[in-house]
Amino acid sequence: MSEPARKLAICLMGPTASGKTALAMWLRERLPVEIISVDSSQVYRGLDIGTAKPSAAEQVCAPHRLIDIRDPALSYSAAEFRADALREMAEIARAGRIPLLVGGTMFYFHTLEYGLSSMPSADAAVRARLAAQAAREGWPSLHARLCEIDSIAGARIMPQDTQRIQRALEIFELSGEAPSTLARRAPREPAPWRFLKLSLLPYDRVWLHERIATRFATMLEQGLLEEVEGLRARADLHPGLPSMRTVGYRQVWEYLTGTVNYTEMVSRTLAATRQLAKRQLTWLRSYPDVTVIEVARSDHEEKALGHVRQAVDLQDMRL
RNA sequence: GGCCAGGUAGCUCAGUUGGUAGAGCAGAGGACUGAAAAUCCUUGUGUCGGCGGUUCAAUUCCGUCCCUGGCCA
Repeated sequence: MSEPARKLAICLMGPTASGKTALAMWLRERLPVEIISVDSSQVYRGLDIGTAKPSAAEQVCAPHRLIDIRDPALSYSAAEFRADALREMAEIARAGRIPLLVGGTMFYFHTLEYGLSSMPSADAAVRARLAAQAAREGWPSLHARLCEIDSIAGARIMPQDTQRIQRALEIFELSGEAPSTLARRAPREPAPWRFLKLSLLPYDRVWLHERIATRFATMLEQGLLEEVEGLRARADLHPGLPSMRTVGYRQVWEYLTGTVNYTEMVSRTLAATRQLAKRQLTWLRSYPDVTVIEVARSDHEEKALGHVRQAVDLQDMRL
């Protein structure tokens, strides 16, 4: 039995402020591609300026799928992203075009390509119960419990990593089984696509840091404070939500509350953005089979175009 | 000009009853299975403001000079 030829999808990955959106739109003018956003913050409606979301005008000439699909009072997840992205990719392919996945949420790229083990999804009630328990007994007690029910996960998850302890115990409560057992029994299922992975890599960290700073200054000029003010006016939004923990929004929220002054808010946001870029670069350095494209070089668009054309030609020959 | 308080890691500061010093933040590296722009791990040599003096030994004590902030003229 011969394996059917898998369809081609292009991934355009890179740290924040590396110029992914601009390059994606440039490529779209030259190739039969449709853009899918891979961004855990741009999914939220009303988070526009601070997430560097493509403008309304840009979205008219280059529509981005999976943007503005969720209210900021709710949360989104990697699993939902995978299902949504696979659905959009199939639709694009059916129309005879190629999906161009663009973004900086590396966990989403990874989940899309390699899959997730089948496990219970997040449950707000269980999480609330675990959080209350942690407030009473302290996280070390919950970590100890995790070690009892799952020694493998307990050894791998640090006692301070409260988020992962909570998730692991949540899986146990909902399934009655140890997370590591479930993961072994239900291995990840890779997506049935052929991915051309392009990684936009700034040639110099200092250059990226400067771009981050100027971009944030622009965001402030464009009215980021007013945008967050508007979100804060909503009674159902609070700083604990995933949407409000987004870089920039979290720090501006603190500034508007009066916790920190303006200068402090700016420097904290810039630091948080630099740290985000660093984590994205850590993912990219170890990500399998990526083609690196150095940015801040005049020919980086042409280089990307060349790689995509080559992959598309290969695809056409197979068909 | 006088008095007072400071000058210690990129920043904010702690400390050494004299034996050349350590936190937070920043930075760097790493991890990552339904919150991921999240969460977590590892990582600290710097003329201890300059120059003299006392001492076996000074960043620490003394003198002096420079700089910063405050108060008084």
